[in-house]
Amino acid sequence: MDLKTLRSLVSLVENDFNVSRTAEQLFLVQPAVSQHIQRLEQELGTQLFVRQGKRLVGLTDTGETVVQYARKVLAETRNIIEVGREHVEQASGVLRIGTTHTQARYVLPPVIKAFNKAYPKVELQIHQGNPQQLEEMAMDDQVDFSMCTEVLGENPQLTTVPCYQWNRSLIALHDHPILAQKKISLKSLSQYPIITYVLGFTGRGHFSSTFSNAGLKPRVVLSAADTDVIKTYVREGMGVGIIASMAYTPKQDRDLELRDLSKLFPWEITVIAYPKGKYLRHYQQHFIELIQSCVAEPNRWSGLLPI
Amino acid sequence: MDLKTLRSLVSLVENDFNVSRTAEQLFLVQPAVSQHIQRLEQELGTQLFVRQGKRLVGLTDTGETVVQYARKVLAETRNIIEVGREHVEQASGVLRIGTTHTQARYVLPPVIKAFNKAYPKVELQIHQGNPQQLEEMAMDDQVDFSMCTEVLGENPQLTTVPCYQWNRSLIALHDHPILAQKKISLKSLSQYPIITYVLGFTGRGHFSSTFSNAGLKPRVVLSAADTDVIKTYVREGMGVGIIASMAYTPKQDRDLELRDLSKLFPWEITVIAYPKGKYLRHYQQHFIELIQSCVAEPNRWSGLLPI
DNA sequence: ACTCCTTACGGAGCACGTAACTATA
DNA sequence: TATAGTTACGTGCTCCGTAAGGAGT
Repeated sequence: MDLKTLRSLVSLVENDFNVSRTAEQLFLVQPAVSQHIQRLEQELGTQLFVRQGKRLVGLTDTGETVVQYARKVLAETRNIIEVGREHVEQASGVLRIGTTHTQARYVLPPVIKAFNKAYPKVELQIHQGNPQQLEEMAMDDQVDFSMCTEVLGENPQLTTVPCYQWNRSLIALHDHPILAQKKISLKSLSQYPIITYVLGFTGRGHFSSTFSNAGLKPRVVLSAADTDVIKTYVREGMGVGIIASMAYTPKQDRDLELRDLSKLFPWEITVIAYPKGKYLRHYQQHFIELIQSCVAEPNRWSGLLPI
Repeated sequence: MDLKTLRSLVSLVENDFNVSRTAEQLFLVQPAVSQHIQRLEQELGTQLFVRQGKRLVGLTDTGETVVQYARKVLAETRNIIEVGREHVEQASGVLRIGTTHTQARYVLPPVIKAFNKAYPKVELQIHQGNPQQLEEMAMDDQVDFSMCTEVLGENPQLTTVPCYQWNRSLIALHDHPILAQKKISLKSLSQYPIITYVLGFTGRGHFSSTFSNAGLKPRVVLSAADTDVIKTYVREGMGVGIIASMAYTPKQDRDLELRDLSKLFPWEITVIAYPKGKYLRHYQQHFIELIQSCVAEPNRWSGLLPI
């Protein structure tokens, strides 16, 4: 058995069993990949792939199992070369963070500032996506880790580290009638057109269920993936906005009134997730700690709570 | 990076950094292993070994980490090979069980009988040892799994599957004065010379602490690793025996009187342990189930309880 | 003097590439 | 006919072994 062989195997599965494409991706020629598979099947004495004529169309049961283990092997070898890089590059390299717009824009800035000061040689990359994409990115090593609120907690292949809690606030134009109310309730919210996040984003799950548990149906007239879009349409007078509290910036959002809604909705927990067993370099671990300590700092109100 | 390279690395550590011996064990020549290490260190760009002159004497910090991951890589490749064998050999192969004398002699016989009937082509090997040795055997893949009562539960590298519960009984010659008592207590036990298992064996830990918790000191005049030895000396009149209940065989032990002591001591749990993530072949999993079901059978009293 | 590891070099094996062939849409 | 994979074969690379050299005990 050989590492290259296993790489071909896994890559082949990821390329929908297309041998030519796999070869190209691995900087090999087609017959080489074919040989890899043949050798592997011969060595294990079993068919790994289901074939239609000459074409590979799927994995056999044993194939599934083997691929599973092969992935682990490759993950561990990645860890090994990562350990090497760690020592060679010391405090330089790349940090790839997967996250959502809201986090990137309203939570991470102080963290990234501090991080850049501590590790000026580390290049930072922010990869944006929706929670499903973020999960994939973390799994496929497209990013070093993903920072996200929903879903991630449930994947058993991922280690999750809780970072902070947050909740929602209402934003509305100063003259909006809802601001006349002393206490804003779910019921009163449901009487006005609402602008908030799209499904699958930033705690939208709990948002919807909170209303339906109360037997109410919110009138969401517009939903967007990012807070800035929401604000824009609130300013247009399309409705009231319900956003993550940390996304309100007093200076720039003076024209919008803020009302805390943390009494109405459950608190959301934002976590960092990366594949189980992945080797984290010092600065990667440090970044996670930086998030937690930045959140804990009392000087900036943001609606965030440390966990 | 190459699997052979990693194998050399790990093997080198296991051979106390002796390159020559490692080479021999891997059916290579010395320079080959040297090259492996050099290549690896060059590829990772870091020292893995601490050197005294030309001699390797230890691992660097990064070396430790790398070895850790290398072990995982090799474990996973073993899994892959195993998956292959599974299909090729179908229901044949070898099953290597690590266990103690008591288990091998008094618990396993019906299990092994049933197993052999189900998988006549599988060769069974029973490797005996004390709990520490059993743990090592399981970790180093010297056995497929170990069956044991103590220690094993605490090693985070091992998966443990509970099999059954058991407790202790007293054995004594018919005319022994202790048998005149209606109820045998810890206190009365501590008045007579006792023969039981050696430390580290078969629940001896809880045995000792039970007495000391009651402020008593048992007079253990002889301790042995195996029940047959204990019985022998009980027959010699050296004292009363305290043994695992399942080790009493009514037919052969007619000359010894039995008294259940499960009210006095905590129940012990015997588990099967194997390295986390290890691939278990069908018949290996089946063997574990067989133990559990044999224990659950009502027709043979043995002092065992299913879990 | 012995053990242990490294360096240097040569050869054998094998994995990859090229090219021709086959099968499937 | 174009696309995809296998078979056949040659070559270049790489890895291992032999042999000689240094370093420490």
